[in-house]
Amino acid sequence: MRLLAVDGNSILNRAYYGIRPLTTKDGQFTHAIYGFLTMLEKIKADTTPDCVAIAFDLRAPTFRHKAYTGYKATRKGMPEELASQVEPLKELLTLLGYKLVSCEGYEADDILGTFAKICEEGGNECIIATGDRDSLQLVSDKVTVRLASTKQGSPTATIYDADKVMEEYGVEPVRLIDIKALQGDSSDNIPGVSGIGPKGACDLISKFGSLDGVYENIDSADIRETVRKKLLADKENAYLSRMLGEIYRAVPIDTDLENYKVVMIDPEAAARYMARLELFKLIDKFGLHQVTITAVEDSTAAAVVNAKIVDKAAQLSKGINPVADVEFSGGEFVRLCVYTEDTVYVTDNEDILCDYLCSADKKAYYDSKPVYAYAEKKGLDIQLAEFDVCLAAYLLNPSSSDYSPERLCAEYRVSVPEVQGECEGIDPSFCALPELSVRLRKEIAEKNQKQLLDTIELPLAKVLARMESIGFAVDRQGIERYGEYIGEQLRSFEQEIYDSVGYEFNINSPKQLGVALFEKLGLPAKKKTKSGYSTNAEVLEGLRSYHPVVGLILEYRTYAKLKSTYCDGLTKVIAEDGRIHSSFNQTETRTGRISSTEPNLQNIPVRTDLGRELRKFFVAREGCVLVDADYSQIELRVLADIAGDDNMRKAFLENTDIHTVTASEVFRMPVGMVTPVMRSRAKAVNFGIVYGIGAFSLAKDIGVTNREASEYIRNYLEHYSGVDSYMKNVIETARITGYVETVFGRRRYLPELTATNHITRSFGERVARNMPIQGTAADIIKIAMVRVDERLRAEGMESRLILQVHDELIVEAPVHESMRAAMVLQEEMENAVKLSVPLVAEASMGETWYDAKS
DNA sequence: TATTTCACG
DNA sequence: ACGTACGTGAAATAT
Repeated sequence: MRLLAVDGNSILNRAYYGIRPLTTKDGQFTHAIYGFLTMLEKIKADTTPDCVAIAFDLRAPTFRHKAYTGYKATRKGMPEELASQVEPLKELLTLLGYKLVSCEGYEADDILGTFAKICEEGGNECIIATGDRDSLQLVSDKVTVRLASTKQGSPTATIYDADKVMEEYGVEPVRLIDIKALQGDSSDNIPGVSGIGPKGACDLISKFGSLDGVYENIDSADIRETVRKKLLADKENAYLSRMLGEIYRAVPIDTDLENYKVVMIDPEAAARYMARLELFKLIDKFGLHQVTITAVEDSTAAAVVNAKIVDKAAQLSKGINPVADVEFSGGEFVRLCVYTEDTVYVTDNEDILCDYLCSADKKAYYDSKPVYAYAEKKGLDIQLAEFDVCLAAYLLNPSSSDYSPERLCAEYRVSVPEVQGECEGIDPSFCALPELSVRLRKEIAEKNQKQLLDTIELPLAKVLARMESIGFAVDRQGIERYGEYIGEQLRSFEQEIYDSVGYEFNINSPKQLGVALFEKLGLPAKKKTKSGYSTNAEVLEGLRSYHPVVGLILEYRTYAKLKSTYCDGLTKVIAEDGRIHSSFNQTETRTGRISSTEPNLQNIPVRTDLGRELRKFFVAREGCVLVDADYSQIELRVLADIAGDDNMRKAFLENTDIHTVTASEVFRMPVGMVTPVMRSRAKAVNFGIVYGIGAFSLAKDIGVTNREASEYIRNYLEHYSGVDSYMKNVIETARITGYVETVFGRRRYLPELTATNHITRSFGERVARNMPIQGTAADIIKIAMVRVDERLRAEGMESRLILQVHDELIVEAPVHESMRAAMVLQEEMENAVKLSVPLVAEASMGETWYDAKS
């Protein structure tokens, strides 16, 4: 038999500190649980044990050797975020069929020692999994220790058998206790012999065999006089330490290994518990995803749903709380399912679908955007959805990355019914949609997000679908020619770099580049990443003067990016119609912005001349122009409004240049004396404030000392005192309520604010400062988009919205309508909402995106 | 799959 | 003493 004995506390600690924090949506930290189980599975896979025992200290925190005084000062209790994960972890381990072992008055260590002894006596093999080197003393011919450690950021494990211990320490495993007796261990408050460290202790014990051996030969010529003095002075401590350091091996525990076999009795309960902890990845990892997770709370929905194939659209409009899901594959219609409380009505008939979509009844969809896109393609003008499960779920928690019905059921404690009937391939979790929609509507109402959903998100979905379906015309040949030119330059840079470094290597590989720069050429490595040297633009910029190749590499990077991401990337996604149809995702960002994928049209280069050239290939179709309008300083205007800062409001009301005004305050001088450098620094401060600023980062950004940066910020907050109090206030409020919100009630939950880890907490605080600003700006442009789309149609125009880039809207307009389109854009953007400061949008137009941007 | 880098607001 | 600005997505290499 092979027993795996796990030091639960030690592994839990490694898991907690080793992986980034993770919480459920109501703020329960779960990453240590997740990490523990991941590590445990890995260990099991590596060691294939017959049985597993997981030892835990009984109290957390526990203190080693209470008899020895002075422990309090050095052993701190575990942080609350870890402590709160201990009980759930134990519960989950038990549900998974593991046997947990604890014993009053003994530590996990002692329990492991006892298992080691049991195995030795019974002729069984014992593998100890821990992160604590103390356990190495237990190694024998029957016992190995699998020591977990972190090497360069990635977890590794070293297997220690007797030979390995001998090799590393030069003594037999049991003698490690003697070494520790001499060297001591401050973290465990083992005093040892003062003045003797690991090296000295190791030498002495390997020479004399044991602690007794050392003192028996205390007069030996092999011991230097200074060492002898130390040894004699602390002899008592040495023996006390030996006693303290020896792992106790006779803890009263169940010694029958048969009782440690892992048997999961109730997989459903385990899966349910994981779902409650929102650890959905674990459900997959343990192969529990097929396990039906039944209700945790009682629900009114039927436990059985009948699947019915229909032959008339009229039949689809029956039942209680219907939610429709239209399935597509590659844009082609596959199947329509209308889920109701007791029946799901199914059809794969496209005519029935169209009849249904065009009928006048109010409809709730699981995901409405693809339905609008389909309708757009078919030339149908369908009415707005009355409800959308994905959008509602997103508003309730924008931090989630998965809005599948399966996951929503777990999150909102809705039971998944059973499916029966004539139709195959119905996902049971979708049958919970009617009940889910009821829950979500209720929560939306309770959180006062109904208006946000109804007037912004639901209509926006339709606008986005249209934007996707219209697309952005591009000049394919233009991009290709540009790509060829970039490619030529790239090859020439490549050659120059090889010549300069002296050998060929992959310049795209940060690893190989690091070797070339910092080892071959011997440039000073400044920053390091987890896996090696950092070679990002900022580092390289600082190395420019050391070697001409650095500049070449920066150029190479610029060109390589343009070629691969933009030239090659964009040509790949040009559709048959010569246009690029990006996808706009409405449930992706945590702040309420939309995102753009396949391709991302929200990051087309503009900041450099060379990159900006690309925008010349984004064109208006024949007979049209592009009308482009962007908000001026929308985030700062939003800040001025929500912070209620009179000075900042005044600056905007008087339509002054905000960065110049800020500069005059930050640098304490009249507006007329502000230089361009000062203005640009003030601009950085303005940005920094919106991002939740720290002096360090500001200093780095604008290249001034920390001290100067602090002073800028101090002056800033002194003048904009409303901003100062808002920033303090928003964090305080968020700590109490657990979330921040925009002017329109869009929320983001911030469990990070309760963290004791200051890095995590600081992050939460910056987000608390930033999200209401970025989010409100996102709300505003969304409102503008809905209104622009509405008005263009209401006025019978052919102009169409084709792109949004956070504070910028682009309309493709027939030339004869272009002036009107520009007016519509500007008006709707500026009047989207009424704030206590004016919103300003500037429109301009041109044949290409390059020309249309003012 | 994770990491690094870099494009945008 | 920590480690350093908010929000995204894509491509390449490394694991």
